[in-house]
Amino acid sequence: MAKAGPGAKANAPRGKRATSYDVARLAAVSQSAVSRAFTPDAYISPSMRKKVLAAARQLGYQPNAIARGLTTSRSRVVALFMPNIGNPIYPFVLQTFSHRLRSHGRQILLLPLVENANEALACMLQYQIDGLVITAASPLALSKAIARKCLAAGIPVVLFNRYFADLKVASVNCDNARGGALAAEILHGAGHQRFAFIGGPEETSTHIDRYRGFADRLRAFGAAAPLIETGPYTYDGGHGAGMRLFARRDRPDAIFCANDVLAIGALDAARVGHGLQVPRDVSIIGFDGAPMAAWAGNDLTTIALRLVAMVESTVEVLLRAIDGQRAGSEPIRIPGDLVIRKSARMPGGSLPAAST
Amino acid sequence: MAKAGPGAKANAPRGKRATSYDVARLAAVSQSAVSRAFTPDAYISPSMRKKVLAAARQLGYQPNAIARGLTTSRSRVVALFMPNIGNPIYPFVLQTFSHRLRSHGRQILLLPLVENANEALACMLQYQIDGLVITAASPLALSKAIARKCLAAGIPVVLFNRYFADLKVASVNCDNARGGALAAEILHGAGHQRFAFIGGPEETSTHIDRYRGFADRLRAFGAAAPLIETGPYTYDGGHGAGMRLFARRDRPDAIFCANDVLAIGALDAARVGHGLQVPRDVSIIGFDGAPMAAWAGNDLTTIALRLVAMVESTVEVLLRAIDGQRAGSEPIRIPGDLVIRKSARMPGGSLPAAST
DNA sequence: CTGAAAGCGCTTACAG
DNA sequence: CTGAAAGCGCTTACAG
Repeated sequence: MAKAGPGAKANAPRGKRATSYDVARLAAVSQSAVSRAFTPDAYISPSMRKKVLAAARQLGYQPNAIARGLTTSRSRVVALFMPNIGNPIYPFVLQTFSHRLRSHGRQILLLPLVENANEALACMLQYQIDGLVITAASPLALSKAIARKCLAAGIPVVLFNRYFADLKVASVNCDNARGGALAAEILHGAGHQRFAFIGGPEETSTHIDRYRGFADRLRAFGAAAPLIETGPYTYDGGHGAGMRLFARRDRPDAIFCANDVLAIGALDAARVGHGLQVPRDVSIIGFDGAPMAAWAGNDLTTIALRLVAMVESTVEVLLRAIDGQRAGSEPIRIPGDLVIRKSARMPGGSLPAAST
Repeated sequence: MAKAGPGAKANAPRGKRATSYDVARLAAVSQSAVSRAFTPDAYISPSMRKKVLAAARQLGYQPNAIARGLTTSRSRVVALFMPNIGNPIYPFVLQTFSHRLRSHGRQILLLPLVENANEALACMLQYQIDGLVITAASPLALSKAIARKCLAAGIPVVLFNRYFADLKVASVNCDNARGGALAAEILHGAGHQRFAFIGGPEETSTHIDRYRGFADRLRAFGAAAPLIETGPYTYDGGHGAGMRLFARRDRPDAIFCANDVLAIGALDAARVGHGLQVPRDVSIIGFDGAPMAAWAGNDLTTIALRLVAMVESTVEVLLRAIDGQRAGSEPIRIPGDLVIRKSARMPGGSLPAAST
């Protein structure tokens, strides 16, 4: 098999691991007993279990999850489709998923950047994945196709901070519309007049809901409709949108951005690109609670996701679905938290200390 | 088994997947033939393979990787231990690993934040992991213990951008010492006098080599030894170190930072914390090539890792080891690339345009 | 509560 | 090149 070159050892020494039979022999019990000793809630006496575990420890025995998977047709592995890991909140999301799933005895298989849904499905089927978490809806068609195929194959799916308007899939979200409304309240309350929204890909639910919450609340205040610029959810997207907005004669004095990376791009477009002072000349509010929003050079007012709560809720919904309970497809919404920094004027408040 | 509440379906419908026997029956061939059709390099005629693949497509058959793993005792899964995903170059590293490994038919299992090496080993053994990539040496003792145990269990290990002085493990690194020397050449050549180094945890090989390259070259120039401040490899670490350095009477006018996040913290300590102009009052050079080094608000001169080349080399070394070839334990070194931006004066160059 | 036995879905010598 | 058969290391009814 291993077409190794000359001098190669045919197979690395893998030290012949102990099996349940080895443990059974040493403990002088049946192999079934060994299996039961490692199965929580199995019918086995405490003394038997103790004896088996002692022998297992002696041999360094670990049950083979592959063999178990073959008989149970459950791998105890959850797949994560996270092509948006470039958004700086996602490394933390990934870590948190990994940690929480582990505490439930689950491992994470990271789905690669597939070209089409069939590749993703093939991977999930081959490895008998128990469930899937999707954290990106972009490109929308791909994420949706993956979700659809998995569901059809009986693999539970939960969406993290996004949902599909026309496909019933369980999801856990930030209350994005509420966050957008909050941004409108602050910016309008601080006396701003010319509003703008910098968004991401227009078909994503985060873009839609954050915009809708913002625009609806502005309308309720009787304010003019916000200007809109969109781009990819990246620094360059925000920077480009900011440059275009600030070049206008009627340049906005208050910008709400669909996420923090966009907002930091817009901040730099204001300060570095156009020599504006923030928030004297323009207030900027982001969304997400990315680590760099807190950096002194940005000092970005933002609406932070409750990431830990969102991950925990996602894991809960997913594990319940894996256990066979139907998951509701109505999006679960968890509020976001306003984090006040120096990039936006606040209602009633004096202008915060300068922070060019 | 599934202790589901009332109303729960005992088991989600998983639609009874087709097996190799089903395909064999439909194609009117033996089950062995089906297996061979899905094995590259197997002894099988083209016509037979074609017949089998047609039947397989008709049934939506995918070979069950779990069952294959049981017979071959190879899972085709590689584990990644990446607790330093908070460093903003690692999301890209993770994506690149995922993509490259997939092109070799391998999947990634993400190792959770384990408490001790035994947990990590248990996970690797249970899932019959073929190999391990470690991207963090902090805490050093943990990474080293994990590597040692895996190697002892016959699981190949490759370190990404770090190595252990006292444990022979294959590794792929940036030429960190060379990068440090390059920073010294630039800062000294630009006419700076009072040098400082902001580092990470002192036992990490990146800290050591980057410092050593920097300090050795400065010494060769006859310059005074650099001040040193260290902290965790984070923005706050760099910011704190910068604040301390700039508060000194003999504050440095040239700082080399062991990575970009540290450098951005130092930049903000200079500009926001101490009202200094960069690079008029102080030049700052980072290391890594993190995305935010390119942001207009930072505009950080840095030494960028060739991440794609490093990942490819790591994958190559690992797969070779999995195939049974002994991997050399001498660190492989790949050069870094100087990326000139505006945070440091350049030798002979005029002072770049202001960029407060 | 325990053990003997079947079976999960593959791969791989072994014959032909 | 192809097929029959053993075996990978478990779990889980089925008897006792």
